[in-house]
This record gives sequence, structure tokens and C-alpha cells, in this order.
Amino acid sequence: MTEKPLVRRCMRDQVRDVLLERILEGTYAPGHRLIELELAAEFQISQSPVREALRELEAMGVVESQRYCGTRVRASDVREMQEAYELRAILEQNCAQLAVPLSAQTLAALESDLQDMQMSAAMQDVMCYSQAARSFHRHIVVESGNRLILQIWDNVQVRARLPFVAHYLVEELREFAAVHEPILRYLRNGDGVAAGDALRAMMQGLSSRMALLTTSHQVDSPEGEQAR
Amino acid sequence: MTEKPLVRRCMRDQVRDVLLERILEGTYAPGHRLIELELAAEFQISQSPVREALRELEAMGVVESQRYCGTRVRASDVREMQEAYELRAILEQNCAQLAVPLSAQTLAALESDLQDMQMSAAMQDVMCYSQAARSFHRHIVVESGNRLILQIWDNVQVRARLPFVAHYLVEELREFAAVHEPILRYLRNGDGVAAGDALRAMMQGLSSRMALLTTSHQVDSPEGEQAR
DNA sequence: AAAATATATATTATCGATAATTTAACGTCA
DNA sequence: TGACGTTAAATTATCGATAATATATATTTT
Repeated sequence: MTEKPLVRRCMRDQVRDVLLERILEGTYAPGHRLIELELAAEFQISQSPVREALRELEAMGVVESQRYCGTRVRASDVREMQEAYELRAILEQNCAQLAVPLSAQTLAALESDLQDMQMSAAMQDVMCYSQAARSFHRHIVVESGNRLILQIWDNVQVRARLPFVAHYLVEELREFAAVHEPILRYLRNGDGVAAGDALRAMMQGLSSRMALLTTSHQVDSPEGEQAR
Repeated sequence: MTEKPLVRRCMRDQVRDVLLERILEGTYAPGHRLIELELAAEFQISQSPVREALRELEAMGVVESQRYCGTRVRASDVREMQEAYELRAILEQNCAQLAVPLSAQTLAALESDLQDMQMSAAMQDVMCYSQAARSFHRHIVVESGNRLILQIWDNVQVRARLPFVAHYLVEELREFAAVHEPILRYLRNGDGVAAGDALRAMMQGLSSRMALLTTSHQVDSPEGEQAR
């Protein structure tokens, strides 16, 4: 397993980034155990930096660990994803209101993101769609001017697992992209309330969809590596 | 400096809690340096658990550290506090809506908190007031049923530095306590929207007050211990 | 055979020491 | 004097090893 040489920048940060990447990309499935000394051996470093990286990931909510029992990738259950979308609904509704009026520059960026969404929706490119959608929504949060909310949103975003969700909605990506059109229109007209309401409705719709996954699909069930 | 014996429960957690307490109580003023080996010596443990505790506090946003340069208590600037109250306004407004109708038990708890607030307001006991107010608002967030929001709220709560804010508002604690009366009444009547609106107004009022502190007071200026 | 107990193993939590790095203090030279 | 380099001191980052603990496995007891 060859990996980048891990030089310059403290080991801890590098390990964190590598592990986070692996988790988000799915290399480490939910439930996968992360053993400190094993990882230390792989990276050819000692236990300490690995340990600290894991603690950081734990604070971020992507792994969880129990005293003396090890650390494993969190299986984001349906309930949590639902809650994440419910929270996003609230945050983004308000951010839209705070963000208007938007600069021409920001509007252009949103326009560009929307085009990317429509393009990738047509090609059913889930990863690409997720990225564009994330960018679209994030711009609105940024423009709210509240850095704390942005920080929180970024955190919640990780838990919302959009790439995962988009995968289940691959047939409907076009429709989801289309929903963003009126939102952009409202924003362009400076109607933050309408844009906010539309954003909220969209997110709450997704939240409801999450609930349906509970029964139809088994979400994030660890396949290869199980709890013992 | 005698302290609790720090036994049972991993050292890291105990250290974290002690340090957090000291920071929130003001024993460690903003800007205060936290030196790993110094703390390790005080607690009679090694550097590692102290270090991990500091990393955790950093993730919580109460301290900040630079590579090889040490860790110090964050000076929560006015802007951040303002943003925190703006966010609380949004979260609590929505939580009130989600929380109704409340159980008799919860209403009783809110009633009790309100009494504590009025009592401590009368005695100008800032710490006591802060605690009661925190409990009051937290109950509402808990009853929203959204655990993720609760998690976020707890985090934001730390940044809002209520004890600090309350100190500046000590003369007005009575009035602030009184504002909670109609909120409780709305909640008792099951009017989540009205309660939410009132909560939001209160929080936004505080947010505005924070802005005023910018000019009139020098907030959180490290007195004893300075940056070098 | 089932329950309870002891042993073994795997892994984390902590330790004490060293390496790496930053900042401050000092001295040198133009 | 002041810019510049150099050493010294302070502190973090990392290391390698040990202690503590949980889980799994084997053993005994009833």
C-alpha cells in the first residue's frame, strides 16, 4: 500500500487528512476498525500522532471510540442524516435571508454551480453533482457573513453524506438540480425570504426521503468488517 | 494548588474537564498560556494526556494553538460572540417550534429554572443566573428531539460565554429573567411559534448588545498574562 | 452442558526520554 | 547604532516502552 511520503507538516495533521480521505471515499467502510499501532506501522511513525489524529476525527464526528475498546468508522444512521438535513433546512433558510443582496460575483458563482449540477445530473455523475451542489449551498452560507454558522454548516455537511444520498437519488438528480433554478432566481431578485423558504422546503424534503430509506434500504451497513 | 485526586476515568478526560472549568470560570484568562509539561507536573501525570486534553479543547474552540508555539486560551472576540447569539437565535426559535407540545415534566423543569433565574437575578449572582438560564434554554433544545442540533447548541453555548456576558449585564438580570416569563407561558399554551419568536428576539437583542461592547468596553483583554 | 472463573491476547492509555522547532538573548560586524 | 547571524532556552512533537483494560479463549466447577 504505497502512500505519499508524509513530509513537512506535523505527522498528526497528515495522518488525519489521509484517514479522513479514506473514510469519505469509502476505502474504510462504516464499522471499520482503526487500530493505532497498525496505522502507525503503515505510516512508519509512532503511535502518538496516529492517536491524536484519531481523537481529532472523533471530535469531527467521523469516527467513534470507546475506552480501551478501539476506534471505528461511524456508521451514520438514518436518524442522524435526517437530523442533519433538518438542521441544514434551518440554517440555509436563514442564511439566504442574511445573504441578500448578493454580489454579481457570487451570483455568477451560483450560476456556474447550477450549470455544473445540471451537467452532471444529465450524465448521472454522482460525485460531480454532489460537489457542485455542495458548492452552491455553501456559497449561500458564506454570504450570510456569519463565520460561525459556516463552521457549523461545514461540520453538518460531513454528516449529511451527500455523495451517499445522491447515489440513492441518482435517477432524480435532474429534478433536484431543477429545484435550484427558482432559488437562484429569488436570490438574484434579492428575495431572501422566498429563497430561504425554497431552500428549507428542499432540505426538509430530503429529510423525509431519509426516513423512507430506513425501511427500504439498509443504510451504511458495514459489509466487509463487522463489529465483533 | 490542591485539586481533586483525578482518579477513575481516563486522565485525558479529567484534565479536559478541569481545564475547561478553569477557563470558563475565568481562572485562566483569555490569552493565558497552557504549557503541557507545566500542567502535567501540576496533575502529576505525563505530557500525553494533557496534550490530548488540549487538542480536545482546541477542537471545542476554547483554546488555540500554533505548531511548536504553544496553546493559549482563546480571546473570544466580540464578533464571534455576536455570531454565536445570532446562531442561537435561529436554533432556539426553531427548537421551540419543534418542541411543542411539552410534557408536564419539562414544563415543571422550565418553571424551576425560571425561578432560579429570578432568585439569582435578585441576588445578582451571575454564575448562578448563567447556569439557570443555560438550563432553561437547553431544555427547549433537548425537547426539539434533534440530537444533532443539541450537540451543535452545546458547542455554540460555550462560545457565547454567557457568564462573561451576564457579568456586563448584572444590573439588568432581573429584566432578562422577566423576558423568559412570556416564553414559558407560550410554551405552556403550546404556541411554539410565539415562543420561538420571543426567543429569537431575545437572542438578537443580546447579539446587538454584543456589538455595543466593541466600543464601550475592551472585551476579554488579557490582563495578567499577555501575548508576547 | 451451563455457568463461572481464570488465563491469554489484543489494544488502548500513559509514561519518560529525545528530537525538532520556535522564540528570545547575545554577540559580531558594517 | 542597527542589521544580521549564532547560541541558548523553552516548549512542542514524536518516539519507544510499559501499564492498564477489555475481549476472547481455555479451564474448572456444579
